[in-house]
Amino acid sequence: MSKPVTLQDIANRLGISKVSVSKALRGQSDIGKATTEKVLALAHELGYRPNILAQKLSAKHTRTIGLVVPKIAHHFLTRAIDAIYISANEQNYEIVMMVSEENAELERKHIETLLSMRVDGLLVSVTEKTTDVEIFKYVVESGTPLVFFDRVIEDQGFVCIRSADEQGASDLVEYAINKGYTEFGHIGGYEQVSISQHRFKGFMKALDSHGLKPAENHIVLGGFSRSDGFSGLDKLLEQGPLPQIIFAVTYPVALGVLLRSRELGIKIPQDVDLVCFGNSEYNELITPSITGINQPAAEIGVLALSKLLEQIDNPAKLIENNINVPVEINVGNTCVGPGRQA
Amino acid sequence: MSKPVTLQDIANRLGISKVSVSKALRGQSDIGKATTEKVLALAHELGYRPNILAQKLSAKHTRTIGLVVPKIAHHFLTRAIDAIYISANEQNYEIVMMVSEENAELERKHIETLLSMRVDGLLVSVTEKTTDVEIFKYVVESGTPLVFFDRVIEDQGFVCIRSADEQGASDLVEYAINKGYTEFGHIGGYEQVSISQHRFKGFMKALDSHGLKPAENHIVLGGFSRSDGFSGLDKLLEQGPLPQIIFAVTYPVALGVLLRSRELGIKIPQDVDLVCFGNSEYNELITPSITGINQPAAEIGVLALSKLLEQIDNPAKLIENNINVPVEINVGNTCVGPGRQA
DNA sequence: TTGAAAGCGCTAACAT
DNA sequence: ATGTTAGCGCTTTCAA
Repeated sequence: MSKPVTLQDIANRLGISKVSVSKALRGQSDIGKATTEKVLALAHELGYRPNILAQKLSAKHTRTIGLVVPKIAHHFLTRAIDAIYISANEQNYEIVMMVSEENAELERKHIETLLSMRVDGLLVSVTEKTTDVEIFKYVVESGTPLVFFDRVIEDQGFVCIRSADEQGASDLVEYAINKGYTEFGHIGGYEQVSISQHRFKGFMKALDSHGLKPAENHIVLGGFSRSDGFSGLDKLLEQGPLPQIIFAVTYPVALGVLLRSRELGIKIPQDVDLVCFGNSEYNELITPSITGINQPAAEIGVLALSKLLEQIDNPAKLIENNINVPVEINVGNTCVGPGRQA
Repeated sequence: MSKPVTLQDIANRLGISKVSVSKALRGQSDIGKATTEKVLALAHELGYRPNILAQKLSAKHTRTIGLVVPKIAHHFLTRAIDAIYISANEQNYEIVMMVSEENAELERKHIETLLSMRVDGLLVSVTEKTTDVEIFKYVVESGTPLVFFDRVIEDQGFVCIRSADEQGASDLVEYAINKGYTEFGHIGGYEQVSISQHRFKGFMKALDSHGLKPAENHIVLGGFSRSDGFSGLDKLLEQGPLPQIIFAVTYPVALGVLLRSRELGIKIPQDVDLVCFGNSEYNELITPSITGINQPAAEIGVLALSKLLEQIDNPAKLIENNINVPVEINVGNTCVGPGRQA
């Protein structure tokens, strides 16, 4: 309604200069006590509220971090975002989040907007489709600190924080091998996404170290969502008898497998067993609960932020490029051994 | 690293004024074609990026909406937020979200910060503990449009968008009555929160219209989370024999009941049955899946935003104060009738 | 202790 | 078609 009160308004009323008002409001020492008090009182009375845009414009930094994520309604991201917000708040940083909707073009646009907002740094989890690295190179070259988390861009010199996908997958498969399984299948994600690659690598590594090898027709690819698990199981069935146990690239994919198996009357864990990378807060309520991997979402989010702030505070300092946060197995009621009884 | 390029930089290089550059960049008609092209080319070459802070400072509005939510990792909010972001993006509005962490003091602080950022409007879902309405009154008085969604503040003249809690609860209980249940229990949420009140009211209304009445020892209160369902069931058990069916105020509360009942060897739906307000994407995977209410989170979020934008575009126009978005029953494997077989 | 001047980067209004 | 002036609201610098 009415225009916001400005420093000048207060200054006029008090018959002093706006500079003095500014100083008083910020509690600077080079201003009289009496003046300070008058200013404070009037500012309160008038409901003065500093214009943050103006403050930021005249400051060198904005104490704002840009956050770009592919979506929000996603078990991992949701928790990571929550933790990032809380941690940023504690450190007096503002977060401006933008959602790329798994759209690389929009992602690029958002990043440009955030640069235009003069954010002090950028936290990014890329879309499933991001292949063009140019904008990110540009960000770094132009001097804006950048940290990727979860969905990262590897081997290009960026700072990347993520779960230890390879180790986790390997541990999980190792766990299954120790339960006695020998015939493994895999429903993988998008081939070009690093997550898919690492999890597959861990899968193969564990098998290899035990002299095992998956049959070719037991490896299928897809995406990361429930429907991909659904169709993944169908593909496996088309290609012949099922393996003893399926390693799904994500938790939603495992759920898809579970749902489809129910429809088809295939029993888990009796007819085929299942493990996956990931978990959910509902897992213990699901029958059978799925044996999988807990990803420390909050930890990864907070770590990414802290690495970013480190870079902001000390641009010269070199930061370790790749941090893989260890994950752990969450034992459920799948992967119970080939002598099947749940 | 290097300072960002400004209009003045481009102007200097071209030997023209920065105003001309500004005009050219924005494609205004009162500028020469040749000049425009030169400017565009150089801007591109230098990687010019407008300073949004400066743009907003000199503009009357910021095309920014402040969004305040109690948390992000929450089934309903997560989906609402996602939808709000997408819709805002389509309409060329920026969202600045802040998380109050269910802390009324922090909520207040965030709102003040957003006002300081000169957001064009505010979208708020309040904390469980918000009782002081003063800041919101102030927001409205100072002329910033404000819309509450989901967790709203009622009967104080604010614009509120939410699920039709009373209708939904009533429909659900009606549904249960038609299945043959007569002894109802309720595990409610925080008494002072409007959601709790409405759902309880709907519960009572449906019973009343059938001449039914819950026993006093079948009504217990708590909060909105899984642990509250857990302790809610314990309280009911302490107070005597269970009712035939429990109406839980939220989905997480129902899950708590489910988990606790498993621990205690109480069978659902055989020993006691269960319905709740809410649902989750995992419900069909849970055994038994819970009969509950689907809340149109995305719809509510988008509607709240659109009502806010309406107010922004036309401050004079009066907006309907309370919108209760209809909800519908999601049939699961609880509430199967007192002749129990799942 | 105070304030005038200049500047942050941009846009609107008004000449020329 | 182009430029000058002024102003958005604040902070920094420097002089008084």
